Amino acid sequence: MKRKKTIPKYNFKKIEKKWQQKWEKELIFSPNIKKAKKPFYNLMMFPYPSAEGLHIGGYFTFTGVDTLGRYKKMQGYDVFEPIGLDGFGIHSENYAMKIGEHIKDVSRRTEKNFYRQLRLTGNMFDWTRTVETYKPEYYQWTQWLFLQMFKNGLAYQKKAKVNWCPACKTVLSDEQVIGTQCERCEAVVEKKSLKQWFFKITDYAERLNKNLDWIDWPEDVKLSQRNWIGRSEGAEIKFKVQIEKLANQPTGKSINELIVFTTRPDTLFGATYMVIAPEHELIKNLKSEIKNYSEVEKYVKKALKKSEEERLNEKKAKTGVELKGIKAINPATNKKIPIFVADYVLSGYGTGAIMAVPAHDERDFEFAKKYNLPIREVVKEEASETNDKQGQEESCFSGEGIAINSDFINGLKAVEAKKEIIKWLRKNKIGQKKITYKLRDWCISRQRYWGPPIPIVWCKHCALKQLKESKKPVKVLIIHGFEADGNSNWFGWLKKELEKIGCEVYNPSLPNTLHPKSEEWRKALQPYLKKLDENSVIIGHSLGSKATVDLLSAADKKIKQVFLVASALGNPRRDWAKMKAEWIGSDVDALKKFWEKKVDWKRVNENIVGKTHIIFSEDDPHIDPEHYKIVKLEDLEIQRWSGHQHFVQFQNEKLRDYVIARILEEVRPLSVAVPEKELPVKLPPMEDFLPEGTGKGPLAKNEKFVRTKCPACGAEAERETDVSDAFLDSAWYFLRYPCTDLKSKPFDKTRLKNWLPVTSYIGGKEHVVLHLLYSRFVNMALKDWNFLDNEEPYQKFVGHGLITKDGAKMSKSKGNVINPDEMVEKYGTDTVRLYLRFMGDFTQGGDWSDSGAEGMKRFVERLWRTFFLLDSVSGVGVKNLSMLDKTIKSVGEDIEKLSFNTAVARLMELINWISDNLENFNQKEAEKIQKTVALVVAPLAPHIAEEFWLSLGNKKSIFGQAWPKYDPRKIVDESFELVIQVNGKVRDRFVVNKNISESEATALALESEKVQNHLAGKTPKKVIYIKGRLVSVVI
RNA sequence: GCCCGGGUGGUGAAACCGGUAUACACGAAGGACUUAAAAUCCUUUGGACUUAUCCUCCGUGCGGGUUCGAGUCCCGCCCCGGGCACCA
Repeated sequence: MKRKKTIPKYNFKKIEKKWQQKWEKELIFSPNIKKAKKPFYNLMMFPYPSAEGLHIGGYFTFTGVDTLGRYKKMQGYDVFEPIGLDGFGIHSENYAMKIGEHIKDVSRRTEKNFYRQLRLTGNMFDWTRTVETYKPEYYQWTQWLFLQMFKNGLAYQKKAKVNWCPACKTVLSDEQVIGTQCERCEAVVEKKSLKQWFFKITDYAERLNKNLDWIDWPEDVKLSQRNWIGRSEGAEIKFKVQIEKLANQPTGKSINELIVFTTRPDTLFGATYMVIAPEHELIKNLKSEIKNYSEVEKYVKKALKKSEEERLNEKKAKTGVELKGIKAINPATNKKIPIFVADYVLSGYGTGAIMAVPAHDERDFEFAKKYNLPIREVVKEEASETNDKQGQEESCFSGEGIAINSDFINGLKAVEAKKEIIKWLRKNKIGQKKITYKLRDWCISRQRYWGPPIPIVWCKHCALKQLKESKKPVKVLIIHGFEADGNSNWFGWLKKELEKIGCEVYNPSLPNTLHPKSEEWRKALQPYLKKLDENSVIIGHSLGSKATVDLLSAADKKIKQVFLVASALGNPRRDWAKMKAEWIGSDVDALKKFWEKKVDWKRVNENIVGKTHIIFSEDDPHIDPEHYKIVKLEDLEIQRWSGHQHFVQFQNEKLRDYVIARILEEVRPLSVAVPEKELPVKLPPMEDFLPEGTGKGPLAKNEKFVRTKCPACGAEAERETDVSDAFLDSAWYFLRYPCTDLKSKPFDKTRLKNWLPVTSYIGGKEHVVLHLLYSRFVNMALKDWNFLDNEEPYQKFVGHGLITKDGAKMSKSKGNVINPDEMVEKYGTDTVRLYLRFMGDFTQGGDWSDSGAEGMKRFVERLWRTFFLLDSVSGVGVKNLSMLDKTIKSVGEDIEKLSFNTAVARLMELINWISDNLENFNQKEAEKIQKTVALVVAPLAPHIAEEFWLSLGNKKSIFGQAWPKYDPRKIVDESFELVIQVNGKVRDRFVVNKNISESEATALALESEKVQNHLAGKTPKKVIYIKGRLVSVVI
């Protein structure tokens, strides 16, 4: 083999491009997913494409992860290092809004740019398996995941308060709220109550918490998760609530009860008052018993209106109002204690009510001081605690101690006291042990455009049917008029039509329809009225409409809607004499009496919950078009039609459609899952994707999208217009990477068995709580449904640090952004990689310094030069090459620990050693050194390593090579420096053989002139010998 | 307020289980090469005392303690970064 004598130029642009293309073309880093024998899933959190493209911080992380991956590859693992883009979501959408472009165009451009930049890292990404969350091929499975949640009862809708930015007119996620302000426009964020989709992550709180005991994650990460889940053990205790005057009597009857949660049941005897949250239902339930209700109501309203900002500012200044007229009974002391409403108690935690123990809780103490409430001490501080009684006036003891003034638990330590109290609570059926969590359900709704549409269709027909099946159908009572019966006109026909959509219809024939009497009809209608409920409908025709009003005028029953068709409600302009002459044989007198009967409109209004519809035809010969004006109904809709005369046809489609439409309007539609095979529900292209601030997402504006057929019944229905949270996209992407080739399912259980849990997961600490928790939850749920085998998704997690510039976070406005493109252009990716590795601890991050990068550039050039200088050595040989063994060992171990900075330092030491000894190496040694250098450099500077490897005459990639072995015997030097200490201070050193015995070492120490000087003739008290290190002489 | 991290030369940082504090760099100073500059190479580089590279003393945020010996362990503080924030 010929060796070049001249040193080639280090042309990083050429070299890096060459190898990057080769790796990708030859699929060197695309492992065989199905057959991998030693899988190593080397995952990094995928980036969400943002404004300026890939950030140097992303570069730092990705290349760090890659260094580990390449090392593992050389150790013989089938390393899978995938990459993708998390480009769906508010973050990306906001950026598009900011620059005034369509998100679709921005995404297309960003994708191209990001992948270009990611290629520049030179990482061993598997480019055959990329994932983009905004592509239908991906998000159809995100929707699939939603459907699984839905099917299993873990997805539900409820009204919830969300962050609302009044300036941007949009819902914000918690992360977009900085303190109390909008991340983008800095307006103060409000709370708005909207219907939202949730995932019941709280069902998994216990397991999510418990598994933290065994998963291999850094303790601080686990701690953050534990804090977020916020498990507390305690007890639930029932307090009776009584009317005050009765409370004085021992037999006071309880009118209600108040359940509290406490972590300190042992302080029950010290509970001297109670506090409930402003939202607590007790306030409304006992409205009539609370004497100062208006004052209470005023406080509650004010508290609920308070913005976050106000609450934060007022945090320490506690306010509240006593609920006068009612008292609670402390079950332990049997004493009556006052109940307060105060906003320092949160409705969302525990039961929204507390027993206040002012003697042993700071907050209760402060409140009690302010409102002069009794403070009863029930815990004795133990002797070890500070006995400083001085501070008693200012604060309280909230630690655990020994129970006092507490009857049967006196003298017990807190742990025991708790147990005893809980036993007692159980025995008396007034309480039990209880565990609560701070964790709330996961709100996955976003009223925005750029996300996967939630695959739900809202169907009212299905809702009606469901009501029928659940024996709660919408009931319709049809009341006919004068000289008719239950089946005349359109009554019988409409009955059947309404039954088709699931209503239960009654069309009774009333007595004496030729001589109608209101009392008689009322009586006949009573049994039907009894069947009706708050969702029911009454349709009255002609005199039947008067009968309807008449019936409700005397009833004590609430119904939903009333339709008065060709309504005969009493018309002062009616010419009865003329009618009597024309209607020979009819009892017009009876009709008149009924017609003109007085109505208690107030009562009728109370009984109709929803709307009243008056429908008449302008050409009706019997009904004056102005007749409705005498009606005093509050929620009235007038339908003035024509061509129907007195509505006596056998069929009337217009009437039917009107009635059905109005019945459906009042029905809460049923959420129907889109069938899996109909996925994806594609996000429709929309020119205007901006949020409007109506509380509904932009998709609601798209009628074509909204209007659809119900997948269950085929009827007209509407699509859900919320899209899902970006956290959902990223909660499962690691399952997709190994399965991107699968078209018919999101992932394959057998295949994933080999790859899960993810071997190494590295990402930002800012995602330590939410993203990791959500993906753990999703993984756990999928395991429960037998889609996966493993319960926890990430075997190992490491959070990386951030890169700053001059100590500050990089931002465009500060003008301190380091652009990776520029750096790569200037130095080449190998140099940038090495510098980023060297600048500091991977988990801590570091501060970018230009001179540091310059220094690394010099090292890389020295490395290059030194390597090729080895081509032409002619020394006699140095014999001892143990430096190679040491470097192999420490570089390998350091990379394994992600301690990259020291790995680079070891590399530098190796190069220093080589140049120091360059004259002395013989050719054989030089070859061995070159080979080792190429191999140990490979994970850190892969392109240079390939080039080295090639120059040594190898045809194949260096990443098919094994990490070199070292000889453990050579790690320890033949000799070492023995340190001699006197009283712990270093006084002398000797280079000695590694096998020196204790007595030899001790003797050497005592003979030392310097030791002798310090001894000054005295005999040492003691001599300590630490093998391989030192001798310490104690005087 | 509470809970985590972290404070080591002029700078980025090393330091295994309590055992030589400052590895490896950056910067700086001096020197070699050069007409000159860049690049490269060599030397020095925690502080004080000192003719001295010897010796001695001081030195890992501050104050104590344990130990033959403490950056490392314990107690009490200060500062910086991050998270949570009335969670009963």
